[in-house]
Amino acid sequence: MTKEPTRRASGACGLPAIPQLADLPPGILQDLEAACRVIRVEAGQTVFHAGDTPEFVGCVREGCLRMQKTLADGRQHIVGLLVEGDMFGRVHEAPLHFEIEAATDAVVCAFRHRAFEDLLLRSPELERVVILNIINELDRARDWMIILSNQKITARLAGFLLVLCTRFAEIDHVVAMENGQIDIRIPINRADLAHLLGARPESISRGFQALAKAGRIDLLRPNLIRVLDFDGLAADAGDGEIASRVNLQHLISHARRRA
Amino acid sequence: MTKEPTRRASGACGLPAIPQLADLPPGILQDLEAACRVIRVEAGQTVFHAGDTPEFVGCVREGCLRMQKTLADGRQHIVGLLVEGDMFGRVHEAPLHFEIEAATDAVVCAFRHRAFEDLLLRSPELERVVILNIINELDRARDWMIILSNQKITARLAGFLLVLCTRFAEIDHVVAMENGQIDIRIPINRADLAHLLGARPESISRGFQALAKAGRIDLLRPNLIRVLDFDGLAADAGDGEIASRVNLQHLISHARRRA
DNA sequence: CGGTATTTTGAGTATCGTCAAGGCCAGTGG
DNA sequence: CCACTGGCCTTGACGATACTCAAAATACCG
Repeated sequence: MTKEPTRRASGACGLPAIPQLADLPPGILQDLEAACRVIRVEAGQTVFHAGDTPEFVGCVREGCLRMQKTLADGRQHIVGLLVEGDMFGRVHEAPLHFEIEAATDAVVCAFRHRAFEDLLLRSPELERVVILNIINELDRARDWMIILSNQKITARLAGFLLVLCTRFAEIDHVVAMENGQIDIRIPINRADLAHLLGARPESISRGFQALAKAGRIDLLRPNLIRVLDFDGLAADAGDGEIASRVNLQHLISHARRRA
Repeated sequence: MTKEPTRRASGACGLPAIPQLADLPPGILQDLEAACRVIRVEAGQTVFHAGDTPEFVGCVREGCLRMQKTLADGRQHIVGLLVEGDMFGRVHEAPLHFEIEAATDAVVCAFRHRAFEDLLLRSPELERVVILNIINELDRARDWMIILSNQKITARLAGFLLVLCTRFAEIDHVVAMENGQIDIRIPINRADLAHLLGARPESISRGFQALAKAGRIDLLRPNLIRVLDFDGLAADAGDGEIASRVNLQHLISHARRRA
């Protein structure tokens, strides 16, 4: 069920590099690192099955995981993406409602459930991080709902791109800066994107073409998109809030630092 | 911004009747009741505006509130419903991302933010209740996502009805038993339902008619629906999990107790 | 360079949104 | 008690949009 983990020296897991965890007390961070196993998963591998009670708490270090639900008729729906810094594996013992699969090759920090719970009891700071993580996911889920409520594919795509910019701006290799333009590397393929946005791959493709024809984006490659008209994209998405949450300057500074 | 509250004797707020809170230590419960104001809101009234940092933590006692987002073009999307026992008003100080409005006449328990935070620090049990509430909401948001991902209106409606049965089974006047049949009283009107399911009221109406013609349901009144074919409804919804989560026996026992 | 998977395009059909009109119900006032 | 009014729900006709199926083009990988 779970990929046989590739163990490494715990010192190598680099937890302090994760922004959310950086501010924890040194002692707690040390114990966290001690309880951490590094697991490498290949794209397509399942980390947790639906209905499992996960035997560890995970924290994504690299790559992208998808939370998905397999319907009775075999179709799959993605309910969220997990990227660097996101935690998963129900902290408060309960069976998972979704599978967790690697969307790309990924590196995950795994904390044994028991050890993590102990740490949680000892550190209100860690507990706070966990709660903020859950609240964060709740907000994201609601963002997806708003996006999904949009009937036009182009609007959903525009919303998706904006969310990528806001949520994933700080994640390497997702948003980059090129000649003063913003490039987005979409971390999942068309089929997954279709599942995420409640559409078919063909419609996704047509939606991208429509956005390109409208001058909003430039399709450099299927998974590499250059944003030409940010405001236009925000207008297409229809939602003022998501758009306003995109701090363009902030975005650019991040991208530039990386360039 | 916030409705002028109707104050009552704190002893009348009846918090112990809320299942989630019933197991709290008596002392905490007492302090909670002491910090509680009872607020009555009429259908359509706004409890919190988007962007507000709510000045109290709320707990629904009666009725139904909707969490909604108003888009740039004036359209509204509902991202969730709050019913008896649900808590709202961000506990961890942060501006709200959506408005909270009364969908029906409602009664809300309001706890001053400061007092609630103090209690939270004193009672890990209360904190646990709050966390479980958030996790619960996350699950619900994901359920909505799955439902919204469905392209056919009838499927979304079927999913909605099933969620109503699972999530709201214990809420008075939502699910009832009549002559061995299950009746669902939909707590919101067509327009709100349309906003919730990402459709137009006309499409909702047509969807209900289609379900009725297929023999799944009987439309007793616009907001009162008799379920004739539970399994068929589950098949329409397309999602195995939501369907399986409906424990029909459990549902019936609840309904019968009330009858 | 070839083979495979992914993505894109095209044509036809089903579904939903839009606009407009009609029906139902409740509350109001004669 | 009944007619009237307003809000909500439903129905109908038409246009827009996305889905289905099939095929071609492109990207990816060895």
